[in-house]
Amino acid sequence: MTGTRKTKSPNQRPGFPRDRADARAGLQETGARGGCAQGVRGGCAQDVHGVHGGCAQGVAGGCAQGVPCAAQAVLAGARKTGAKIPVLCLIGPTGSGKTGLAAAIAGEWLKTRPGMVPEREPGQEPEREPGREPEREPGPALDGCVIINADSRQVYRDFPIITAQPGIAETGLCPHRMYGFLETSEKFSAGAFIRMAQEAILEATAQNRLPVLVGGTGLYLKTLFGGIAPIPAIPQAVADFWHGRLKDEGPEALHSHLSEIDKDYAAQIHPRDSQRIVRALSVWQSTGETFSWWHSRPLPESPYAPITLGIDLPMSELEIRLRGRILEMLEQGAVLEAEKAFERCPNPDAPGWSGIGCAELFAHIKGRLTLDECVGQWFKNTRAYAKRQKTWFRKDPKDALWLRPGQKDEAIAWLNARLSADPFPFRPLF
RNA sequence: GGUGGGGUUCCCGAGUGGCCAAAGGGAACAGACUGUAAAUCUGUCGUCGGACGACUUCGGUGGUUCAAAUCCACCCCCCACCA
Repeated sequence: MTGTRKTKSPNQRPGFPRDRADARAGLQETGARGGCAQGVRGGCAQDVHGVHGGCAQGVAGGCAQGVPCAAQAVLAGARKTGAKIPVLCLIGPTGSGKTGLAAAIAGEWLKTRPGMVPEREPGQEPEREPGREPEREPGPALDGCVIINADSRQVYRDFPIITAQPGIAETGLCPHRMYGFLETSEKFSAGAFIRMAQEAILEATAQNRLPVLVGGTGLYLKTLFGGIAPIPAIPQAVADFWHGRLKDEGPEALHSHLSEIDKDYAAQIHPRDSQRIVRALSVWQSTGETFSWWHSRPLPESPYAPITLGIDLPMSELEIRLRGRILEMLEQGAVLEAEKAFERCPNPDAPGWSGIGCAELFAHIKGRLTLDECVGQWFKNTRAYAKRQKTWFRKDPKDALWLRPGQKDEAIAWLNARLSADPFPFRPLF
C-alpha cells in the first residue's frame, strides 16, 4: 500500500484529472442542500436531482450525456424492482492493507483485459471473452471497478502521505473517487460522505463498473447502508452557542439540561460525552425536535447490497506494520508535508489537523515534541485507533468475509463467486 | 569522602502511623457509538473468590507499635551539590 506510492502529490494523476473537482463540486452542492430533510438516503426527489446536478458538473469528461440519467435510472430501477445495487466494501483496521487489496482487485481486470484502459470512452462496449459465456441468465459483465474512499481522513488534500492515500501506482489502475479533495480548514461529515458516495456509486453502476468502497470509517459505512436520521444542517451559530456553554458549565451541567429536554437520549449517553451532548442540544434548538424524535423516524430502505470483505490480523502483527508505515511516511516526506500544510492552514484546531499523525507532526514542527516523541505518540495513537476500529468491525458487518493481509487470491475468488451468485446476476468477473 | 534529595503496584507519580490494595495520569484489556468518528466517551486494571471477603505488595533486613508505604537502625542502589 503506502510502499507503492510513487508521488507525494496525488494532484497529478495522469488518468483522472477530474477526480478532485468532481468531488469538490459534489460537496459544495450537497452542502448547499444540507438543509434538505429528506435528501439523505436517496428516498426523495431532491436527491435524484442532486445526483443529476452533481454529475452534470463533475463528470464532464468521459460521459457527459449518459451518466447522470443512467445513474438516475439505476436508482429508479433499483427502487422499482427491489433489486439492490451491489457495492463491494473493503474494511479493516488502519494499516491492514485495504488500499493494496483494492488495487489488486482493480488490477485483476486489467490483467484479464490487457487492452482495457481505465477510463472507457462513452459508448464503447467492453470486450467479451469468447470462452467465458455465462451458464445462467446473462447479466452484464462488470467492466472494471471504481474505488471510492470511505475514510474520513483521506479526503484531505494537504495530507496524502500522512493519511496513506493511494498513490499513482494505485490510482492508475482504475478511477478513484473522493480522495484528497478537501481543504484542511473544511469539515467533513457522515452526511456529506453519504451524499457524495451515493453519487459515486450510482455513477459507477451506470458505467457498469463495480463500486468498491475502501476505508476504515465504520460510521460512514454504517450510515451509508443503514441510513441516518434526516436532520437538517445545524447553523454554526447554534453549535457555537452550545460549545460556549460547554466550556463555561461543563458537560455534566449540559447533560442534566439535556435530560429535561430529551430524557431518553440523555439516558443513553454518558454525562461527560460532550460531543454527543452538544450535538443533541444543537439539534433540538435548531429544529425544535428532540434528537430522540429524529431517531425514531423510520428510515427508507437501502438501495445497496454491500458485499463486505474485511482484513484483520492480530494486534502484535499489526503493530509491526504500523510502526513500519510511520517510518515509511517519514521517508516519503511526512514532515515536509506537515510544514506545507501548516503554511496553508496554520490553525491546529482546523478539522484536517485532527488526524492521527497530523496533530503530532504539528507539535513537532512547532518545537513542542522532538521527532522521537512525535513518532512515539503517533504510533501509540495509531495503535489505539486500530483497536477501536477492530472493536467496531467485530460487531458491525455480520456477514463479512475476513481475510488476513496478503490473501489476494482468496479475496478475488470469493468476490467472483459472490457476484456470480444470487442476488447478483453478473458474469464471472475475471 | 562530605552534605542534601530520593527508591511506591507495567510506567510516571501522590501518599509520611489506622479511613491504603494505596490519589491522579499514562499504558494495557474490554466496550459504547445516528452528521467532528483517525472523533467523543465508558468499564476493568496486585492475586484468588459472585458481591461481603481472604491473601500478598510500597529497595532489603531487623526493630518500635494494638496497628507501618508512613517511625527507628543498619545495608543496597540512584540523583544533585561540595571535595
